[in-house]
Amino acid sequence: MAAQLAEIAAEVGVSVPTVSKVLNARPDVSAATRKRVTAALLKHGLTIRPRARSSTGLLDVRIVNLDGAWAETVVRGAAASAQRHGKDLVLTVDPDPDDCDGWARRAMARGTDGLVSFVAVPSEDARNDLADSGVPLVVVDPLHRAPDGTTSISATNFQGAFDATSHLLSLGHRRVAAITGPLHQDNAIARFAGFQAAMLQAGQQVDPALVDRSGYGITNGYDATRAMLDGGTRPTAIFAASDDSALGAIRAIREHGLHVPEDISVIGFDDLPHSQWTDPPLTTIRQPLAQMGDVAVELLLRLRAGLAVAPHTELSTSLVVRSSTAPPA
Amino acid sequence: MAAQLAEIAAEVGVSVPTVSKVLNARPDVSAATRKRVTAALLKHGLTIRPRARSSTGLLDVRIVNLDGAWAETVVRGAAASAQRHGKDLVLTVDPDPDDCDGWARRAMARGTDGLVSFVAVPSEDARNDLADSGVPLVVVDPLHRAPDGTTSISATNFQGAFDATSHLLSLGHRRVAAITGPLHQDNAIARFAGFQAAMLQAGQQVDPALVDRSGYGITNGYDATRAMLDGGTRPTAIFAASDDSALGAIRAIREHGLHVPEDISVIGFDDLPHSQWTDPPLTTIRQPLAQMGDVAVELLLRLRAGLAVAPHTELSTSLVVRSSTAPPA
DNA sequence: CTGTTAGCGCATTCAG
DNA sequence: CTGAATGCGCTAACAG
Repeated sequence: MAAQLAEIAAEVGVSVPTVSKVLNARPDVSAATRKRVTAALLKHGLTIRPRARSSTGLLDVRIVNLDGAWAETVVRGAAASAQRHGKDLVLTVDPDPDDCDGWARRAMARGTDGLVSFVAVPSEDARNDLADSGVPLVVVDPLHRAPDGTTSISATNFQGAFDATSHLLSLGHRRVAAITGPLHQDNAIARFAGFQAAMLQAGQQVDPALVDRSGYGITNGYDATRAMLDGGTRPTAIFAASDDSALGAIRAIREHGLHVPEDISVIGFDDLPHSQWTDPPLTTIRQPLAQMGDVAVELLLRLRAGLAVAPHTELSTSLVVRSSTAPPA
Repeated sequence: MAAQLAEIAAEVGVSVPTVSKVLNARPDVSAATRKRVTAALLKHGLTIRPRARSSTGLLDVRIVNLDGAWAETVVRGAAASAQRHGKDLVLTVDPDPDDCDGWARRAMARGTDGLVSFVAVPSEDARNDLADSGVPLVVVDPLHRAPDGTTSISATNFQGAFDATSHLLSLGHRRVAAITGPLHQDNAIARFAGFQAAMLQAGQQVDPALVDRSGYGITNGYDATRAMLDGGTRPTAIFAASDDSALGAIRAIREHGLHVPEDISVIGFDDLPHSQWTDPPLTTIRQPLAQMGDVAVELLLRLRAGLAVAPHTELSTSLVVRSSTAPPA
């Protein structure tokens, strides 16, 4: 298998030094040429060597504008982990949700040691460029199932939602509403599926009038709950797929002259830092947010070191019972 | 004098791009060639341009572990501003509150374009090193009055606290408690001074039993308020120097069987994103947090460009009246 | 003699 | 359309 660089060079139609550059992941090779040479190298059983020398000590993290305390907490965990490993985090709060590729390319050009992308998954072209350059990538809570060859991490969204719903059902609730997240995202889909599975298993119907699919925001929860209360079919409990939407739901219930949890129970999802201080303290599903950031960085460094990692990691959620849930009246 | 690069290139016997590279101090020219080209350039009255590209495009930001939503919101503003200017933010969440100097040195070694330090002020030695290297520094909400030659930014803490207290007084409150921040910090001192000034101006005594100096945290507000309610002297209103401590105060009041604002009014300070969603919605003093981050970056870039900037910038706070304050019973 | 690194010029892009 | 700036692949010199 000890193929000569000259052989490959001739095959692809470039010079020997160019093949050497690609083999060592040096920057001054165009994406097109790199691609062709990489293919030939692989065919001959040679693999791209990770950049031994120039480590900039920089890890790039991208979040999109819209996120709230969720992203901040994960970043905090990632920052602590990076600190431990002597790395610094370059944080990009991207105003353009669709410019994940541009971000990746800029970071690559600067010589980043690795990329952590929140939710967004770079395009196949961009991922290939990253792989060719030996720059590792980890996606946190991917919008869509991460494609083969991508490393990703999330919480057990299905199980968490299942546990939340089971908690309500075990208290005796039967008319349970759901305020899902945006159902074009995998995590929201998984939570909704968990809700439905628990209801099904308990032999309960899901009333379409008691399902809102708008989003994770406070106002989503508020508006959804108002609509349900104004409609004829009042639920005795609400599964909100985020702490924020739970907060909005509680507000709407109060404004309607009802009490939580006496009239309606509410359970959230996330366990944000402030959620134990809401009124009433929120029963919710805890995601290990800081740990997700921490592990994302660990995975990145393992990838960079050429170690094997699982393609997808799921961290366990847990039920945190506080005072916003109770048996129905 | 308008000598063409082509002319010089021919004279020295190199290509036009090579002359261009020397003129712009690019690295990929040999010492020998550079010398000959430089001589020819000077003969034609052209001078080597200073490395405009000695910029890494990186701005370093340091926050300490302890901060909550406050720091996150300021960082968000800074990130947006950096984005607009094509810079990236290197975020360091430092577990060691006293290692500001070490952070500054590491960032300098990496070739940062500028430093934004939250609260902490680097030592005089470190500041001199920065000045010598031409690396600008902006301190956000300095712990102590920033020394000469340092650029800093904060909100109008005194005026904000004065306004908050005046609001309570104008509602008719006389027994007003204060939960100050940690009084070793300038911002907490200024807020406490604003409180005292407003009380003095209204001819009101400040009861030492109604002043707590523990800190800005939720539990600080909670513990302080419990102590006051358990003591003999119940206030009719509380000025909390942060939204978090206000939140803790409200919780303590509720647990004591009293109501906000019917029995006791509470006003906060910050206007964090969640404060409009507390129960009741919190009356507070808004700090333009995102704008502080934004302006910090603007100042940094102006300093870097050699433009004059004010040594200290104060951004205006404003009173936001919601539902946690009302006239006394 | 194989693989790596430096540095130059071609071709292309960019600015006026 | 012209002069300048840059990306990138080559040759050449070098190292093991």
